[in-house]
Amino acid sequence: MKRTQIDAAWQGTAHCEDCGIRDLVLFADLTEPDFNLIHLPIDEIAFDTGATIYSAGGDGATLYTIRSGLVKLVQYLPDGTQRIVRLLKHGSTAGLEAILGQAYEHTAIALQPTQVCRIPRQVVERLSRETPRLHTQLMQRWHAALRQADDWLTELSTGKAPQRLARLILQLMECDGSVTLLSREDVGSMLGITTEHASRTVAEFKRSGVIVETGPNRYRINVDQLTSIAAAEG
Amino acid sequence: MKRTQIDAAWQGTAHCEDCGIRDLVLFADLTEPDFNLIHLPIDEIAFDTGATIYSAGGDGATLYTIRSGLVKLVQYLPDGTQRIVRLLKHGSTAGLEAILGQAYEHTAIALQPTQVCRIPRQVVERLSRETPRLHTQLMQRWHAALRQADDWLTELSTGKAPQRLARLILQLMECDGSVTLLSREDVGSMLGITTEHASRTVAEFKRSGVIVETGPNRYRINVDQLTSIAAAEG
DNA sequence: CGTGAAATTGAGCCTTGTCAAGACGAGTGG
DNA sequence: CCACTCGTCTTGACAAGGCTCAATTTCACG
Repeated sequence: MKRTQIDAAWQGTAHCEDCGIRDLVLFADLTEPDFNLIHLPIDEIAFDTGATIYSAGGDGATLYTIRSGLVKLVQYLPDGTQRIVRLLKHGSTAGLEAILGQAYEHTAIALQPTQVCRIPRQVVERLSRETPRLHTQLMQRWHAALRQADDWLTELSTGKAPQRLARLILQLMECDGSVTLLSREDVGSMLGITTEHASRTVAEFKRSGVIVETGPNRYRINVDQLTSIAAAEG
Repeated sequence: MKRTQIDAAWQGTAHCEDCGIRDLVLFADLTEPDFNLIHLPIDEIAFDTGATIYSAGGDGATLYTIRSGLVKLVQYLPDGTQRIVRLLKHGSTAGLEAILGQAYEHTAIALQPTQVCRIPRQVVERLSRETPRLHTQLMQRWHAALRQADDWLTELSTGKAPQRLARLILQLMECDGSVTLLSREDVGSMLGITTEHASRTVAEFKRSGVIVETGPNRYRINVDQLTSIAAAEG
């Protein structure tokens, strides 16, 4: 409830040919002439933590490439309960359903300061019509999303709370063996448990030394122990 | 454990132009000349209940269109527990990941006598290269799968067992207001609960008259009551 | 220093898992 | 035709896990 207005800022118009993370993104396979087909500006936008990138039900006019940061996709049930169905990291594409002219199915919210490229739907449509090089990338994006969805279900919604949490932490782990955990509420919403239970389970992990707090909501991980918790028993 | 060998039977080679459910399937938008690009046979195959259509890890040489019947996609965790991640009905496409040259990610098993068309990966690749009319359909297939995966998570893995079961029954409901339920084990594996608990919850529904048994594992549904259970309380 | 949101903790209750026993049904062999 | 067998479904009793509600604590921010 801070200044919820000034939470997104225009950063400039992208020059995709020179994109620093181009080999990661949707346009990875495009050749130089392909870029001439882009006739609408692709904007770079920065979002603060907590800012909404797009909302479920909003007409999908643009899709997004995450340049940096972390984004949650939230789905709401009729009764108001919410569930985080996916996390997007740098290189991921959000709002793919826009290409099909559909409304957004999720609400996308930044969990960290996040930079995105906003790609108008028409750009993708035109490229899709005129160059085959985008197809494979699009398929791979769909495939990656689907795979993540399936894994999310089997890994984070199956088994008891400690197992699920262990798997989540391993997923979030950075290469140096540490994590920045999310708010307890978000953790609960990912694992399908209550906020309180998420808090308790994290606390247990801390007490047993499986994770060690090194900063505000930041932990060093005991990978072996976590792996064995994730696998089966408590 | 009956004759597990003779559970699939070749039914003939399909003539897609004359397909009876063509407006439902992947090739819906193709025009007459497009069909000349199909240079490999598309076989029709029938599977008995319980037969495996393809297995996780198997190299994805073909994708499948479900013509009739019901198929479960099962995903296994390292520790052996399994989870049903999706159900496929007639018109659905299975094994889309084959187009990307990937191994199958799930095991597909027929839950009822099921007829499928087996489409060699090369056919889709060629059509995909030469006609744009397949693209939209492919996107829509990916999209439908992803949407189903997300809904599965929010509806069938969120809330208490009776809510989940109610939502499942409503999903399975046929137009005449009846359902053929699956084995208790499969129900449990879809809802993320044990077989016993699935059995108990179904039994409660029967006792309270929310569903009425009309045949072997077949029920007439009280839609209003089920809807209110699905929405919130018990 | 006060305020409010998030995190933690405790206690009791409800839900679900576990283990084990029995019931039912279909297929098999005598 | 009957007994036997095997798998699935059902049910019970108990234990464990997770939820609810409420009280505190912590911490960031004004």
